[in-house]
Amino acid sequence: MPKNDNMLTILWMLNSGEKLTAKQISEKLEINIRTVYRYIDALCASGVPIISDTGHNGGYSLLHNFIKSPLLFSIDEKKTLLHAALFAKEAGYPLSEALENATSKLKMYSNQEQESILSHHLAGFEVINRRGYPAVQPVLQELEHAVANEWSVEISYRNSHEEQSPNRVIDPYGVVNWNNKWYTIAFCHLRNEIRSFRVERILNITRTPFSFRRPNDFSARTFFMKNLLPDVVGKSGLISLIIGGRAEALDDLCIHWFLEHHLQERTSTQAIFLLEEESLYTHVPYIILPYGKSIQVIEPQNLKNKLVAVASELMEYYQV
Amino acid sequence: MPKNDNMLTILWMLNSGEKLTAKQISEKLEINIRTVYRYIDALCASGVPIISDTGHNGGYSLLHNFIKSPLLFSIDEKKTLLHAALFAKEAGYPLSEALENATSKLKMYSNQEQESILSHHLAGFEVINRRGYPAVQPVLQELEHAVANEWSVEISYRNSHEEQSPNRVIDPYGVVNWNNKWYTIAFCHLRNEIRSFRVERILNITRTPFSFRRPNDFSARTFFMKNLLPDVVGKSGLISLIIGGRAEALDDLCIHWFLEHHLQERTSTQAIFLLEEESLYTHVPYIILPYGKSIQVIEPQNLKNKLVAVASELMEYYQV
DNA sequence: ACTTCACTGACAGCAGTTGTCAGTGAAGTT
DNA sequence: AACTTCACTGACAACTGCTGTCAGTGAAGT
Repeated sequence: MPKNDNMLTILWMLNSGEKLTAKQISEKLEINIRTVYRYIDALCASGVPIISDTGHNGGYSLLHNFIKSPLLFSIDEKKTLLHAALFAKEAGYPLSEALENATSKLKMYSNQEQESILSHHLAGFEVINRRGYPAVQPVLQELEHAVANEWSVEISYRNSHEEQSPNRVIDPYGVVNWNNKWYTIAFCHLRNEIRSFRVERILNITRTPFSFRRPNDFSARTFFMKNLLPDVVGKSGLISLIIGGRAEALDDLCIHWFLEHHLQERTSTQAIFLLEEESLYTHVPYIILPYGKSIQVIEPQNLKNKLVAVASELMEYYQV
Repeated sequence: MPKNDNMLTILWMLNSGEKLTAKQISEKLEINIRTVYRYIDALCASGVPIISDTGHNGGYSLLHNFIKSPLLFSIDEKKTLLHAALFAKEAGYPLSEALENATSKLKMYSNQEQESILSHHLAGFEVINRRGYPAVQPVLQELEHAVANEWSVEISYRNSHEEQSPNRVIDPYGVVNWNNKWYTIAFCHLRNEIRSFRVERILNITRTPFSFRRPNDFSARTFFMKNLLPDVVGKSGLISLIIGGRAEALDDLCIHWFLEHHLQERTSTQAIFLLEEESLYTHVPYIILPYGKSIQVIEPQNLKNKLVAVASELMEYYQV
């Protein structure tokens, strides 16, 4: 059935309104161009009004672009969508109601057999996350709306210094779920720059009558990641950190959100990272401490010294 | 394409609402009855809800709702499904191909206007997780299959003691994604008990010709959670742990997967947990250490002593 | 004159489809 | 309890139709 699938795909591609050459199609579907011609022929033969233009700027296009045929999902596709819904639900996805509606529709349109297969596949599949902050949902909903409709909102934000800062108007460019925590990336009219806000620290949110335009090329993901983990490639003065220890402890260390990004090499007994000096001596000690004696720092000596200092400070701190 | 034509004809015939036997169809289309069964199968596989009844007055018919109204999603429902797919994708969901197909179908079935609304809603929504173990995907796929079809599989598992233990046959009861890590819950024929396995430690997996029956009332989620966080409610001898400190540090502490489960009370300056003595003195110190001086232990004194001991040990450990 | 692009025919090799046969199991009927 | 009807499965040989390759035509624009 690759044939049928591909023919349908061509239909969809054309249905989007784009004009496509046979070559483009053949490359996208990884089939011979000859085969594309054959498919197009077959589609025409079954009544699809495909227009073909030869010469420069030629290609195929559809006469009137909607094809109405019922939306059909194969069992596998249904299964994956239902599984995906579990992930969203566990992550505290704010629009749980609409999601619930969608999934129940998906489940309805099946016969007994498909249903039993589905339930089999669903029964053994679980997603479990920590509960997180339940109060966050209404704020997230509001934010999601604001992002999609480009409405500015006014929020009161509890920032790190504990002082309740004044209300601020922000233009939310995006909502990000990072490591199971919710953030919003927004242009802040108080500070006049793009910043990221932790959603659970938003104490209050209200719509404003103002709207904004998000820059077309803005990507919340890119901004967030750049902010979190500035690119280190090509930087000089990087120090290599070598950690030894039990394989499982190293495994765990290597998927730490921060260290993972700096991993250079991994053998069964060692992990080598490349880090900037500053973060190496400020953040890393606190990442390493909880692993106790299941890992050891092999290099650099300075980090060992720093660890001794940190441990000794903590000892004092709790001695009182 | 007699095949496609004939399949469509069957759809048409059924869509009239009539009930038809395979024999009737085969005679009308002048094809072998075996081929009819194959076509029906193919239609089911691509999501058409065909109902089949055996015995007298049996035959094929279409799910009633299906004829009346095809599967239609509101724009919100589409949006949530697409958002959900992002979560799955970022979590390293193994059946990414089928998911991709499903989401592209969802995107296709909208007109220009809906499409632009959708793309707006999608542009500002991002899910970002750590990358995790890329090698895990084929194993997960195999496991998911085995779970759904109740096939026993043989695995080689690298367990904590580093020794490569002998291959074992397991009956996978479920696949669990916990805190962005993949586990499988399975009956282990080597140890004769239900256990959980970390998927990235499965070095090799092969199907066996054996199958099993999962107990009907078994829930992978329940087993996993019981295993991870035994119920403490009603237990005696619990000790209360009181932590003070900066609100944001406390927030973070309160969503730690282990402590979250034992949280009793939270004020803006304190968090109170109720814990068993053992875990309080073994696990908790290592959870608290990385917070450094941003939090402090208010009670019990014994934990402070333990922290001093742990810190001093680590100091020594890194002094060499 | 040149490039781009749709389109055709022929053909060998191959993949998918078909019919045939033999048999299982479920739901009614006699 | 035997019988009928009907869906459904697996295996297999024969065969159909599909695919990629090559070589070449014609139309439209630069």
